Amino acid sequence: MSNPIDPAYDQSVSAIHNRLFFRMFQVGVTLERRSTKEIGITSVQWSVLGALSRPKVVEGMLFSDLAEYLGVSRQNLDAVLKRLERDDQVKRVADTVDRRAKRVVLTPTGREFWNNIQPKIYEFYRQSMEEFRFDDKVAFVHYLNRVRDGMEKVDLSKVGSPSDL
Amino acid sequence: MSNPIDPAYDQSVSAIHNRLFFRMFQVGVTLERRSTKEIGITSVQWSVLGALSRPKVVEGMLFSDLAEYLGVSRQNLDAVLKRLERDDQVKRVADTVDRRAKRVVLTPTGREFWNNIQPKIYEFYRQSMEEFRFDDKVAFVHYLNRVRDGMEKVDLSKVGSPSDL
DNA sequence: TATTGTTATACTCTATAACTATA
DNA sequence: TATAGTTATAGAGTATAACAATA
Repeated sequence: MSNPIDPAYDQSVSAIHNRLFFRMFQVGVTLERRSTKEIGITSVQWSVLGALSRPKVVEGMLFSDLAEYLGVSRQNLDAVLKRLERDDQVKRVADTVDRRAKRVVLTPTGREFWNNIQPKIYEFYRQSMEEFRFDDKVAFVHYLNRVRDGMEKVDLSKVGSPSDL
Repeated sequence: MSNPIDPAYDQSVSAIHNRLFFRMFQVGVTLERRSTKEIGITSVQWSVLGALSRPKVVEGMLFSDLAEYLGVSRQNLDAVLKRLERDDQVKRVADTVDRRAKRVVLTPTGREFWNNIQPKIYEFYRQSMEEFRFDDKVAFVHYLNRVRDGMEKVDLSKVGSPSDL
């Protein structure tokens, strides 16, 4: 994709990359700050409750599947779940098949809480996306998927200090 | 934009919104996790150094301007800067005009560190964006700007609990 | 009186290593 | 031996309120 005979092209690519990643950072920070403020829970908690509230997981999710789904480590998910358990939003139950495994499920309190904040979430989304047409939303989702996959695959083990280049 | 006589349309909008915000969350988490691992600094530190390394701010940035530029609170920027000062990457100097104000500048160590990690950052960006054409990158930046502006403007003060609706 | 930056405090999230119980 | 989950610990980021110095 790059054009080795046009240094100006490389410069404009670098410039757009800088802007792009700075904006991704800002969107992450803003999402965290605004959702915590307006909805009342952190974005990690919100994504856990959202994952567990889906119709297809009424019986809960395996701890390890949930960690992978959210993209967080087992240890950190454990910490997040401890706080949600303290607030009686989720609970862990032993899996009947694999006795090592645990299933994470919403408590009735957690489900009620989730239902109660739906109007706020709906409005948060609606107001945030007011300037998007439907097609733009679809394209945006694809871009987000693509860059996430891209970042997961990054391997810099062959990139050393500048003197190596 | 919404169509009040077609509930199926509203459902598909809700579905895409759910997907969209979950993906934004995942991209934020992934950016934080992967950049910390591969580059060696957190995304907040990286954005501070990036902001201060721009040619137009060789004389540093006002503390308050930096906080606004990054979208973080003054108190939290203070904490981030304390860690960067501890590592001798930035320093705060009194402003000559307004004696209340401080300018934040890169130290020589900080500038050298920033220059040294450029190859890694360049490669991180390049590998992450491998599947994007130039035009898609431009469109993606615009989407990110738009949703950030949208989230900043959200006001849920008129949205109560479900019983109010 | 308002603004700039700082301090204090508490909470949340994250990374890493070591551990247990079970497979 | 490998996997699922947990514990322990340290560090980093964030929200809120209160404060001093200067405008």
